[in-house]
Amino acid sequence: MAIEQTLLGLLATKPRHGYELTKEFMPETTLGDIVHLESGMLYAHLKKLQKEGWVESTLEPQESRPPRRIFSITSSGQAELHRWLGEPVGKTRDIRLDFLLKLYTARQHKPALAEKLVNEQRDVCERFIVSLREQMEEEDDEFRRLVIEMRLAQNAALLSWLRRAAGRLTPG
Amino acid sequence: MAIEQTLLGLLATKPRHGYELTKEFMPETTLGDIVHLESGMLYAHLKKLQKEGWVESTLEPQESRPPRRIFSITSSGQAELHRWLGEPVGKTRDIRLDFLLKLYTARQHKPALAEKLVNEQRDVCERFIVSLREQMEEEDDEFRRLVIEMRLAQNAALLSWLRRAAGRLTPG
DNA sequence: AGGGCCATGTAAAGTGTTACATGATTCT
DNA sequence: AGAATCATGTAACACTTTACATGGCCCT
Repeated sequence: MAIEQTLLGLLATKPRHGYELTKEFMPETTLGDIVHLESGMLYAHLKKLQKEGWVESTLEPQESRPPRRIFSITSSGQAELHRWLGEPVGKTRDIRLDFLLKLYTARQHKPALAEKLVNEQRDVCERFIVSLREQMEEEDDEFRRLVIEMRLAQNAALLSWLRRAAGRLTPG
Repeated sequence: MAIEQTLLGLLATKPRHGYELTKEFMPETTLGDIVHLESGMLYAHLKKLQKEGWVESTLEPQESRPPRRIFSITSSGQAELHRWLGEPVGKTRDIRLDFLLKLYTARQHKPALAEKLVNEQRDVCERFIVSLREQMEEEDDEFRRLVIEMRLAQNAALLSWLRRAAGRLTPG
């Protein structure tokens, strides 16, 4: 699940508690406009990250407030984060969520990684277009041609977007 | 779930048993290339359709074969099918699966309905593009502009596909 | 004898969605 | 006084995916 690696990416910058992380996913924020995340689910994800050994947590007591549970990334979590950031997504439908989350995370962390990611995704997209064109040549049925045409149209649009995006990934 | 209405659409032509329906979703078939459906899930869907009152079933004994359970659509199932076929999908990401299944089903049943569906989906798409352009004008952040540009690119591609598809929906 | 077809399902595990539960504090 | 913020979670339900379970027939 891409949301979990995105959380790892946020924790890689500095340790935080759950409530602080919910703010990154509120409406009108960059992440919040890409993916909707209820606070209940956030805590569930953090629990799972801990179970995987990718984060660890300590309780921080406060005066006149409930204690905070501060999460920090482990070295195994760092490894997982870099594995995730290093590979493009396989399926076109994952571009909308997974790829954008990868790109956001990579860009915050290391813009060069974001650019590498865009280039690799562009290669995946190009290869898929080639295979769609081959399918198209062998296809006679009109409805099946329409389906392939739709995929071609979507992937061509994504490809030209990826090309335009490549040079525009240096944060603020 | 769109698969269930697609099953209703198949049963609207004539009653069938589960195993017969699995063949419609095998690899290399039109439906099978749009959505992957394990036979286990198919039986689960049929059970759910019956629970909803959209289909009913009778057992048909056979000599030297396990009995077949024949499913047929009810009038309430017909109503549900037409409701589903009558409305375009709301979200762009649902075009790949839900909309294609609607289109396939509508086209088998009544090509004029398929054409109406394409036209309504085109309107939805056009309105969404207008709203994306408005968002784009108010946006300064470079990454958020990239996200909006991606959505614009995808929806523009879909729109032109929908326009091309409109006249090509009469089955073989 | 072995593989594939006919024909039905269940079971387990994971994922996601929605809503609720708690309770003090600070702002208007 | 009431609303929003701080801060944590649980519980119930729905849905998906994957694998397994059963067992005879037909063809080579």
